[in-house]
Amino acid sequence: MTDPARHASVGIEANRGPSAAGGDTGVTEAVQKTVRKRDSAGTRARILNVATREFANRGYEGARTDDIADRARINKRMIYHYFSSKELLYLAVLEAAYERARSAEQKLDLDTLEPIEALTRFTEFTFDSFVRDRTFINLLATENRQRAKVLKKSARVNMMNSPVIDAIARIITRGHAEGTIRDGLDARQLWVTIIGICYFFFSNVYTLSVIFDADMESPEHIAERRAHVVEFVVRGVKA
Amino acid sequence: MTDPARHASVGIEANRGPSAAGGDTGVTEAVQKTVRKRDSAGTRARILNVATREFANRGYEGARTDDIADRARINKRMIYHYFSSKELLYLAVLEAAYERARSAEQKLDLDTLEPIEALTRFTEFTFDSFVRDRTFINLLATENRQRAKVLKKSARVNMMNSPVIDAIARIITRGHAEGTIRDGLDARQLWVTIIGICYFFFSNVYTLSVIFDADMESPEHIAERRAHVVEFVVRGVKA
Amino acid sequence: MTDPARHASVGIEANRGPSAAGGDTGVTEAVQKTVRKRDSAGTRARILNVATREFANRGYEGARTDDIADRARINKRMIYHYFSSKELLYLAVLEAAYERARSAEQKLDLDTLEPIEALTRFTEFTFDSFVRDRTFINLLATENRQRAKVLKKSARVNMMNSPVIDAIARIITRGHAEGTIRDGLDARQLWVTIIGICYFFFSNVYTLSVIFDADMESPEHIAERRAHVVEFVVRGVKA
Amino acid sequence: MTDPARHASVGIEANRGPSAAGGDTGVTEAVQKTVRKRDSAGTRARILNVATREFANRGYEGARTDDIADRARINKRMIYHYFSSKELLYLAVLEAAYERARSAEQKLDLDTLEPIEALTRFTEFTFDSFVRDRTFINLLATENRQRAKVLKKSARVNMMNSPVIDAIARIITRGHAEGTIRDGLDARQLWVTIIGICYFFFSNVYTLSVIFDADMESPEHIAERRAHVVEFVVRGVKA
DNA sequence: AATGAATGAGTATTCATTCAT
DNA sequence: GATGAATGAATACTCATTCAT
Repeated sequence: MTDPARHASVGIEANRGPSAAGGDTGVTEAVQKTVRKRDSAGTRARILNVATREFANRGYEGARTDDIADRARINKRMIYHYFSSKELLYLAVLEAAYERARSAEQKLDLDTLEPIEALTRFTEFTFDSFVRDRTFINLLATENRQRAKVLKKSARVNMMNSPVIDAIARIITRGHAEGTIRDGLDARQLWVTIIGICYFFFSNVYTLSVIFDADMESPEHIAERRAHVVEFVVRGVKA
Repeated sequence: MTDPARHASVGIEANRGPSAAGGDTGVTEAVQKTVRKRDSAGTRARILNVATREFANRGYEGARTDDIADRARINKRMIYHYFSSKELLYLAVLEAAYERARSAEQKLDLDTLEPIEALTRFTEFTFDSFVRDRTFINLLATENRQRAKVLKKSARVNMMNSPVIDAIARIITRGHAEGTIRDGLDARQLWVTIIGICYFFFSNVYTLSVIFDADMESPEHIAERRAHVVEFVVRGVKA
Repeated sequence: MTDPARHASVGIEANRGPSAAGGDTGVTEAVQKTVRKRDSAGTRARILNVATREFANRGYEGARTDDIADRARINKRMIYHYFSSKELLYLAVLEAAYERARSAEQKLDLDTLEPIEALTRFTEFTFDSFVRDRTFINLLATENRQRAKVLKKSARVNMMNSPVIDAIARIITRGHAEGTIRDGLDARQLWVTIIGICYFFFSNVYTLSVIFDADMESPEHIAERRAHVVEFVVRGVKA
Repeated sequence: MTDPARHASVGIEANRGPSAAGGDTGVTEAVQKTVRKRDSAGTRARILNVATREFANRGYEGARTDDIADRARINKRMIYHYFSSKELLYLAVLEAAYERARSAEQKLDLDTLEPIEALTRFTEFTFDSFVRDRTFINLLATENRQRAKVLKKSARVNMMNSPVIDAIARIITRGHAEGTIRDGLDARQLWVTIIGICYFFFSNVYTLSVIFDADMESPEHIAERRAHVVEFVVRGVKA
């Protein structure tokens, strides 16, 4: 609560969040080592980062509060101090993940692009975001398994996704006006479709690798998939 | 081991497997009540049915062997008698699910339809199968969370999906020859795309319901989604 | 109950009992394979052989009735048919082991040897019997851990050891008469001492190997130990 | 972690360890009652004491973690908190037992006695230590039944026994020089022999009692045995 | 703010034994 | 005589959470 420089770094850390498919999030935990003791925001952020990784990799039930405490190098009691319970920690993780996804989407600036190009860009962006980091996919898989039991309790996530859907709606309207985008397209449906085409390959990459007896995570398979997806979406929306 | 009538009923039960999105499978457990005692195949099938439901609804870690035993109305020890361990029981469940999916696909008779019609039919079939039963989706979510750790051990699942992919390849060839299907389509990619477009909506129906603040499982939403998906796929493949 | 040839082989099998320090007893189980079915004595003997091995290698608590049944290639129910319970099976194993030990000792013919030579012979015999087979040592370790709870119930083992002690008493008397054996030796004490000097090395060969960081079961270590033991006993009894 | 008085008492408790042949160790568990709660070293020591008793009396497989927890009046979870697993707890018990045995031997001061007297003293000490407490014998029996599987993992026990063997070596040298001890004695062999002569009577006291139909633990039998053993060892080593 | 000891309900798995054929 | 299915009590170990400092 005293050193502003430290606060700054914490802020960045909190923003970045976990990345990398399933490995280490590469977050700045180690950097904190020297300072510590009575670093409220830092401790909270460190817990949240580690918890994100653990919940994503092991699911809600599989994640262990003990492990989270150990890996965040904090006392287990602190989890309860900052988040009250495992479930509320998990909810904070979910909300942060949605928040990260939304803020990333908003940097896309789709309105400045031609309609087809804008949708291409959005598709590629979605696909590439899953290449970089499957944390969000994993969290959603866990949350849907428990029928959004926890997410339902969130007051913050509701409607968070609308900005990008609004953007897609504007693209459709523009494209329709200029005759490049076909009739009968609903923004929400299109959003679900684009996300879904990208999503399934990554959410199921391990079982697909088994049934196709190949490493679907290899750069070649990913590149092939990416090209197919983009082409398919463009065909699907063209007038 | 002597009464063929009993065997027949068991066979049917074993074939049917669990259905219904997330609730009770309504399988013939109750019917067995009268027979029971020393009904080896029946006991095994009952365990497998209940286990399918439990693993699908609660995930691998969340499923309890105690609950499975109770709900199958067998002694817990029997699980180990027939399946050796929770993991091998789960593997048996996975294999049976793949087997059911494959044998359902094979009844489609896609080769007798016009190419576009055949792909429409396959898309509708895939979509509708998820409407009826999300067991398989849930099992796949669980299995991908653990990086197909268990499925990898299966000697049976490998390449099980090829028949339908071969059928899609034949459709593409036919459509290409007659000029109704576009160039550059790979059967496997198309299979992943069609499954994926259908899949995502159902695998994430609970979180989508929260963020859209609507019951996406309602008949209206499902019908709307179905129409969009079919139209999108047709557009995506047309010449 | 019909083929006398088969019976003969069974008798031999029952006599031989298990051998080899900790490995397979090398008994004739495989030979039985062809005949079988309704071979009462053979089944009983096979159970007893396998049980001896299992109890010796794993202790009373560690031995599994399932394993015994599997390895004897009989139905588990047969154990109860022939022996009533795990405990009574174990008692039968113990009694058979004592019986084997006793009948082996009786072949020594110590009365025909010079006193010192006779005790040397008995010491070597005892030592060598442990080299060949530690089954008896292991059974005794298990039984003493449970304070002879089971052996106490035996009506047969009581005083079984006296023949050899009588023999030792006669040796002492003879040696005393001719002046080769010292005064003050009690046959029973001497018996315990000779057995004990041989026994400890073998009963504790694994922990001794750890604390001496050497394989005490190697031929060299055994030979060195044997020489020391024999020399020590001779010195200990000489006039 | 602040009160040195508590620490001191814990230290003493940890030193004493369990005693008494097979009954209760009578350790200071009751004394702790008043202090308790958040007494880390005390809890650990109490677990170790009770575990020593249980493993000695029931063997590794026979000992129950539940019982150990109950009798140490701690929560079962604490066993895992302090020792990680039943096996590592058992290893800690073994190491502590070896440590106690070694430190007891070192108080013998054999170098100040005449050679024969020193060996007499060592023999009596060994014999008497078994009269007082058969814990170590029981632990060794258990550990040898599992072929020192656990002890092998110890980094501490290796060569722990050398001090006393060195002392015996010095005795032999001295006795040889002054002509009281015979030729050809190896210190390690002699150590095994002396321990062994004492050990067998106690390790097998229950089965010996059955076959001799007498209570070999009675003072008379023990005294008779002690005299025989000492005499035998002296005869065995004399020049 | 931070720590580490302590807890009770639970979790997969095992085991000797009995039942029905 | 022989079989394999079925059982209930238990066994080592785990987990989210709270207490005392």
